[in-house]
Amino acid sequence: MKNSSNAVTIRDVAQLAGVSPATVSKVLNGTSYVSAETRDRVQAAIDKLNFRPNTIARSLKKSRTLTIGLVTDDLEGVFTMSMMRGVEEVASAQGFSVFLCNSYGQMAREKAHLEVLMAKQVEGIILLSGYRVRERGAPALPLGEIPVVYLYQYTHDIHAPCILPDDVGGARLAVQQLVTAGRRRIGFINGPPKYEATHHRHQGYQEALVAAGLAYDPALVRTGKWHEQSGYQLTHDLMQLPEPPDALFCASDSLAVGALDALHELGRDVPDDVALVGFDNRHFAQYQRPPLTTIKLPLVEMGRLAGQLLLSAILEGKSDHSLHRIPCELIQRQSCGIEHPHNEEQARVRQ
Amino acid sequence: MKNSSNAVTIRDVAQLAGVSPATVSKVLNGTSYVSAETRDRVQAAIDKLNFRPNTIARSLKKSRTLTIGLVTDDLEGVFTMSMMRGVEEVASAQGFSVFLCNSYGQMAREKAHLEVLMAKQVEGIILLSGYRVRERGAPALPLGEIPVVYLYQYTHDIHAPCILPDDVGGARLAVQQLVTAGRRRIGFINGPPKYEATHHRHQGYQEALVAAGLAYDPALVRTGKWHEQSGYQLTHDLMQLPEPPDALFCASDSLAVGALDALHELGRDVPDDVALVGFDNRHFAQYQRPPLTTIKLPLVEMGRLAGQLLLSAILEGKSDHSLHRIPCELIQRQSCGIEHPHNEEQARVRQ
DNA sequence: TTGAAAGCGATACCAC
DNA sequence: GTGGTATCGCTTTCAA
Repeated sequence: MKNSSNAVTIRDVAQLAGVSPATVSKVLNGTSYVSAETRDRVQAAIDKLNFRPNTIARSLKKSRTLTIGLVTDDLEGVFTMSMMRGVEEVASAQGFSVFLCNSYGQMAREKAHLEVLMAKQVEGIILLSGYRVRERGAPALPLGEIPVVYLYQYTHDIHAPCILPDDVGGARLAVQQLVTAGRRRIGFINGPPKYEATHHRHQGYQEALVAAGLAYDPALVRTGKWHEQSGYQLTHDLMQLPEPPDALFCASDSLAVGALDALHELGRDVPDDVALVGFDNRHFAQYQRPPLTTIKLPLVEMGRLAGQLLLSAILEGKSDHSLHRIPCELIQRQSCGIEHPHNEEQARVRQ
Repeated sequence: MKNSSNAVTIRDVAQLAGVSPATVSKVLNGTSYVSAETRDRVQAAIDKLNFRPNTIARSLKKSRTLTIGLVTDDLEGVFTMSMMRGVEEVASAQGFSVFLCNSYGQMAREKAHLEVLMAKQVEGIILLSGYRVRERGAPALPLGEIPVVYLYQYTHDIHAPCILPDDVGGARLAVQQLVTAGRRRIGFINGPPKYEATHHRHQGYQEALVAAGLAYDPALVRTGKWHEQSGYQLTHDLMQLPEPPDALFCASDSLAVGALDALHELGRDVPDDVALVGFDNRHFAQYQRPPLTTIKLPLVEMGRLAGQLLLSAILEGKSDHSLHRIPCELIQRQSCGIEHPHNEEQARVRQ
């Protein structure tokens, strides 16, 4: 059975151009001198037949698929797409394309996908988590010699680079901003302890307080889920304190939205009574009332680095198994109580 | 250069098992009788060497890649992932795998991706939009004979099946629910007119009113963007009417969240003063105060149908270029003012 | 400067 | 039942 979508092969081109397949291959790959004249004749034949070289055959011969696999566990896909964008950017610049699979968090599916990816001879694999950062085990399938990068998650089980946001620095940025806004009692609404990000953001919170000469008061810290409801409840909780906070740092934008809701209900003005900073820079943050100041996760940058590390492992055999922390960025909006954002030189955390 | 990740070939297996490559191929594909004894010996060799057949070589020989391409334009990825899940479900059941690419809405990227997909000899392509339904033109690249399905968008430019949610029916469901809750002045907050979904949801709104014997009053209808801010403003707008609505149907959950915000601000109880129904069943809907009744987009089902249509085109040559509308589902929560959701038999709209 | 021919790894036809 | 062998489409020495 002929390939229906593109039956024209290098032989057809060769025949039409009156040369051998070898010559056609040479003009295709620029791999050997071909006289300008024959080159033109071949090119004309290629154009006329609308010939597209069969990647499958080429891959088989060259043992190069120019393909990398991306396995995510992200049900919603919110974070995945941004990171994939970064990966694709550097991959396509090198002629590689990216194969995305979703394990939906199930190891069995991850294994099945890795199986397929290996069978399809991808040249490298990025294991990506769309969840908030946490540690994970080895790949569901032994990957042999093939380069692997962990993106938005980390592992101690295998030697592979891990790429993470600098959550500590991000949290520090957030709290610094609230300090700059003149706040002194800064509450912290955090996510579930089982996420690494939770601990790092807590650490950044503490560090920034200390750096500002403020006392760390555990009474101002609450832990819950990541979602709106949790933010709502914990804010009510904090605001009932004898000395309620004059600012709130929320470890996710969803939490911050819940907090906003509670503060509105309590009749507290944001940012005048209580300033607010979120985390993640989700799409909806800009549409809150007031628009939410938040910490942007460097998702695209993380994806880029993942792509770079993977490609340099594939192309140059460079191995790396260090932990990379990418700086977060403050997105200045109105909820934090600072009037004139110095957009030109937006604060950034370094390493 | 040998393939580093999996240097073991069918010949190695054959040698170890003391048979010919042809025999190994037969046990691999179950394509001819092989005695139980040799079959076991071969299997043992396969296991021992951890042999995985090279898909590339197989594809070349069989002109079958068992791969389909999915090209989305969805920046956020929220809807894409759910639809892809449905596609993958039916694809993997038939041994196919799915290659996801993102054009980020740029035709140039779409073209580049289609180019790669064609070169990789995918057997079919799904053009998916993560945006809300609207018409689109032909693929950025002529796809020749290869089967195509439009998912969550439609086209009149080429002969291909289109799969869409039944927005009219979904809207009808929403309004019916509000009618059932005893509401008589039902406002409608809609999205931008450039989306097809906007018109269909408007139509469903009207139909349900008429069916309930209620007058359609254009004064109760507002059009804006899809986001929270728009919902907030338009709700304020509607509530200033001399006779404000006692219920609001919002064409997206984001709009509904903005509406909720405005209603809280106005001191109107939801659902007692104003009942509320959203659309999309976004993740955050369940965490609103009160939890948001909404219309679930049948994303996974849409993906499944897309997969089925594509596979039957690939496998059985069945061609189809009809428009498929998949029923939406009412997700009963507290914002609509009906106390005891009859979960057992949740309302569904048909065709 | 061009071409003949071997081979990438697997499949499948046709003998035995 | 099992095995030799041509072949899928392309690349790549090596000779001419």
